[in-house]
Amino acid sequence: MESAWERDLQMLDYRYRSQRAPINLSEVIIPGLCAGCGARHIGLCEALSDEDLNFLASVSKPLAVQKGQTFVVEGDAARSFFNINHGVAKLYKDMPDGRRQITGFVGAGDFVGLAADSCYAFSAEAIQEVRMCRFDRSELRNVFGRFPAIEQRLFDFASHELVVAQEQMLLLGRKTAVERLASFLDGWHHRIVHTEDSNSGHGLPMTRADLADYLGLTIETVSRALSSLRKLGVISVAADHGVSVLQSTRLAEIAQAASSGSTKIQPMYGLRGSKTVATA
Amino acid sequence: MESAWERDLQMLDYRYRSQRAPINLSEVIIPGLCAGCGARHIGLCEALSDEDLNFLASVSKPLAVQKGQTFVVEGDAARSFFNINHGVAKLYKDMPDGRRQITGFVGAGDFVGLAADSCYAFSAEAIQEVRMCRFDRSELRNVFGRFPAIEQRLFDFASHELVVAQEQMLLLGRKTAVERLASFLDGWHHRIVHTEDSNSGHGLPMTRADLADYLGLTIETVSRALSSLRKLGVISVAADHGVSVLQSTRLAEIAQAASSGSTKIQPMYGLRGSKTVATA
DNA sequence: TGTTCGCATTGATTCATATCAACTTCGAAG
DNA sequence: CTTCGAAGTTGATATGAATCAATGCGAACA
Repeated sequence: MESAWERDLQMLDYRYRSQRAPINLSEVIIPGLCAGCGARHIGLCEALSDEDLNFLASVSKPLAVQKGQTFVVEGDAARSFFNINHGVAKLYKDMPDGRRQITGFVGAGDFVGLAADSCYAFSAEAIQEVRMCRFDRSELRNVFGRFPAIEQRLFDFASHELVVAQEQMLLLGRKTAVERLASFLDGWHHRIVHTEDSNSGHGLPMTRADLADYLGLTIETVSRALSSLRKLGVISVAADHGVSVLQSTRLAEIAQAASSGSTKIQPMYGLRGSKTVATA
Repeated sequence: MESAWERDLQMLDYRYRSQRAPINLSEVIIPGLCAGCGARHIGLCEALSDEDLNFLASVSKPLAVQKGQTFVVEGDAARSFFNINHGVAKLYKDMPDGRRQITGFVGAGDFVGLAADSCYAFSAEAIQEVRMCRFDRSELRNVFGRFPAIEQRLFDFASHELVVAQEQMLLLGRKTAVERLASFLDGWHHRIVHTEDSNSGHGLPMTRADLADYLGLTIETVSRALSSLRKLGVISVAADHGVSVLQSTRLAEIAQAASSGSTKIQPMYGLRGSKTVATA
């Protein structure tokens, strides 16, 4: 399924050698690459015709990074956008003393690079092998002018990113450890179901440390929260630490702190914050 | 300075009466309103010529809401965008049990309504009298096609919103109470200095409860953090609870947990999270 | 001019999560 | 097969911030 991408890379290599000229691999233009791309029918590219895609491919360059490799560094000049085709990466911010906050995980179909003024406001590291298309920021204005569909798509994506970001602020500012984990698992479950074939027992690609840095917790608390949800029968944790959702509805209820009658696991302690009286 | 806006409102009223027809005030088109707008040279409108502004005004409607009034409700169909001309509003999300997270404060020049898919992902309430221009979401596509400058402006604004959102995630997930407050005061100080004349001792428009809901704390902790910063000599708190920044550099250092030699107030306890080793 | 009430501050105590520590599992290297 | 280290789980203890509680203060108002 994704071997098409690899074939194209090999084709690139072939072109490079056959031309016998000092061409930078990353500078080679590859019309037609999109046709076999695994992300052809998701994300940004879904909105485009084959014809438009050819143009888009002409201003983008393929890029592959290995697991553990950092491909965006916070503070660097923001020259590129990235459109992920395969694999998962984490976006994060570090403090001088080592504290880290992961602001999101991105996968196939996701667009990376919006959160930047002149410099990137985040770093990005692959947690699996990641393949993507890189665009030049300066080129994007031209693309917008030529293809309103792309512009609209990107605008909608940015809007959705803001929705997700606000949801995460609520999580980090007001939810308990178990609620945070339930929220993440609920969201990831949906993402997986919508993206891949919904086979059960998908192992999470990120470590407990990544989860902790994403949820504003420690690895120990993440582990304990997983145990709590397991003991409630909402999830199961495999021997290889993979997580399966057993009761997705219950999981969502815990995530939203929405009690549904019988077994409520509402915070048995008082509410935090300014004790705003619920209107609903 | 802003009386021009009020004059225009009165003019509106005059037109309404003089026409003696059942015209909905909010539906009246007001060409030329922008000329005297206090936000003419900031935010979205800064990028436009007077001519373009006239067109923009023709597809927008003025709107004023009183302090305490909610003008966007989370979950409602997202039909409008708002461009704030005057006053401050808070954007927030509530949980069923009353917990609240304020995701941002918006003021003159800010654009409201990006964080929405088909429905608003947040609620908005004025914490001062707020005056703004309302745009129809459906109209905006037309505006984009006609004025690329607006489109670019809005795209940049969305990008910046994402930068701010990620910064807030770091704050909520990893910073201590004092660091959170210092971060907020540092940011607000800059915003005020850049927006209005930088007179000292500006009272914050939001209550301690708002601050708590913004910083993921309780009002008591906010109050204690303010006292801590006051005792350090970094800020002063007036009798009317207004806050003045005395040492902006020091404030920024505390906000970023960047120790600058002598007096460090680093967390005397160990670091939280996954103990990622600092690379810098 | 006293009452009330919203807002803020400060102290005492509790609690959810961090920290410290012990142990298990598993895969890679030797 | 043994060693080693990365990743994860679980228990005991510490602590930053939440909760509970008391007080102060200024504005609205009778």
